[in-house]
Amino acid sequence: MCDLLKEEVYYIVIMNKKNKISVAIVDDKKDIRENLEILLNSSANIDCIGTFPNYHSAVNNIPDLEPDVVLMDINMPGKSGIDCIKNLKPKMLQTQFIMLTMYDDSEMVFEALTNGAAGYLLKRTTPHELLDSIVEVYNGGSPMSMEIARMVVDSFKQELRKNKIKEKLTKREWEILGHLSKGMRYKEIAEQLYISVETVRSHLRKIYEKLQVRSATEAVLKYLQK
Amino acid sequence: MCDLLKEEVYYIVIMNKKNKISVAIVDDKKDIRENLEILLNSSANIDCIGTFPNYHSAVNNIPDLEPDVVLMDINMPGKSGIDCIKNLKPKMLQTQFIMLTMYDDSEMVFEALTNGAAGYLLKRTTPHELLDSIVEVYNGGSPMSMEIARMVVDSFKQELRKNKIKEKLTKREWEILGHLSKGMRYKEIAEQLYISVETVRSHLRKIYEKLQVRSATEAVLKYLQK
DNA sequence: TCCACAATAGCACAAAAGTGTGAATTTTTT
DNA sequence: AAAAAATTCACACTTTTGTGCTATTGTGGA
Repeated sequence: MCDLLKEEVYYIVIMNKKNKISVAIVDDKKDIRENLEILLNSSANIDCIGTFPNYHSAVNNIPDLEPDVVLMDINMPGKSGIDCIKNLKPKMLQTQFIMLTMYDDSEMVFEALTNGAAGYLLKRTTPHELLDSIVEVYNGGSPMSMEIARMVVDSFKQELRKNKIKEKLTKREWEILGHLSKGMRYKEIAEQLYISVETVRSHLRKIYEKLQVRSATEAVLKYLQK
Repeated sequence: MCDLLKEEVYYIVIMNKKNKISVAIVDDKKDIRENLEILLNSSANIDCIGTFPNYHSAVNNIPDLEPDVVLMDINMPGKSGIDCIKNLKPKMLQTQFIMLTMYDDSEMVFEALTNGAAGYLLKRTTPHELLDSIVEVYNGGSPMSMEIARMVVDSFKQELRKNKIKEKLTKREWEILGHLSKGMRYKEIAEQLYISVETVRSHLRKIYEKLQVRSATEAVLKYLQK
């Protein structure tokens, strides 16, 4: 028992030494790098272990550092932060990446997130929130600025809606909607599928009901996702 | 008469000396540069006057050489062939550029062509075709691999079609088609635009005629291109 | 000034689409 | 095997669309 306890205490001491979250910074602007470094090191449980101004220095050095977290600026001249994360994340699956950017450009956000970024903050984030976010991401969370979170949620809802439609419509209904979306008339669809126009109308009635629309045009628009 | 004849002969000799098509090569791979050079010089009417391995050597030297034709590899590390042509073409409007690439990436193709490339060949082009293409481009043609030509033609057709629609439809018609493409009914469009349903129908009639369609769905599909 | 054309609007008729109700048959799920 | 859902079809009725023809008014160019 005594030995066990001793060992446990020793272990905890080691952990405490290592317990600072090691962070690397990638940003092309010198003043931002320096300010971030000062900010991070001002925190008791965060250790900034390296700053890098561009793609090449980042991909060449960060893998060896094995930081817990990387703060990555998106908008860098030449190879962007997106390129960095594409290169780095596959090599360091244990490292969490937080993207920093001035703008909430949706394309960027999704590219970053699908390439393995865990967090996405706008640069107007307060220092305090940034430090919190680092801890959060280290603990498996996904810190995001409100605007970003909203975008992500919206797109998620959109995906859900799309899947729900697919889920709701039967194979045949989906097929008929597909033909309708090529500009075909009921009659033509009927001929194409070797069924009567009445049947097509039956299906369309159900489709409209499920999609909450009242015309072919509206249904087609929903089909072509929007 | 005798003098005139003499002069003419002399002139022709000069022209023959100059008549070889001068070609410069830009490619990062040494073996390709050398093979191309040998190929070009094996032709009686082509003279390879320089080869360059990268962006900097190309932009620094090619303008002074004033070649008739430049063979430009697209896929070079660092600054690409696209960057080269962006830099060079404005300085040498008389020089024709042929892009060489392994892949028929549509974005590349269009960027190259809009930046002044006259020809675009895939690297699987045979030596004979390549020599022909150099002569062709020198004579004002636009040699392209079949796949490339097809892409260009397709996108061209698409542009044409879209412009044609816009060209044909009046402002009001375009507006009404826009509303229709939101899934609105005639009645709703009429209310929205403070006109009678009959007027909307009048416009739609003309629109359908111009777009060669027979239903709202078809018109909307054309409006949403594709 | 005259003409072409855009924008407006109306009437009439036919075709197509949308809606309510019901039902037979097949397939899938439970 | 029973229940549920999907597929098929039908009839009736209303609304919306598609189309042909016509007409008035305003506007910009030949």
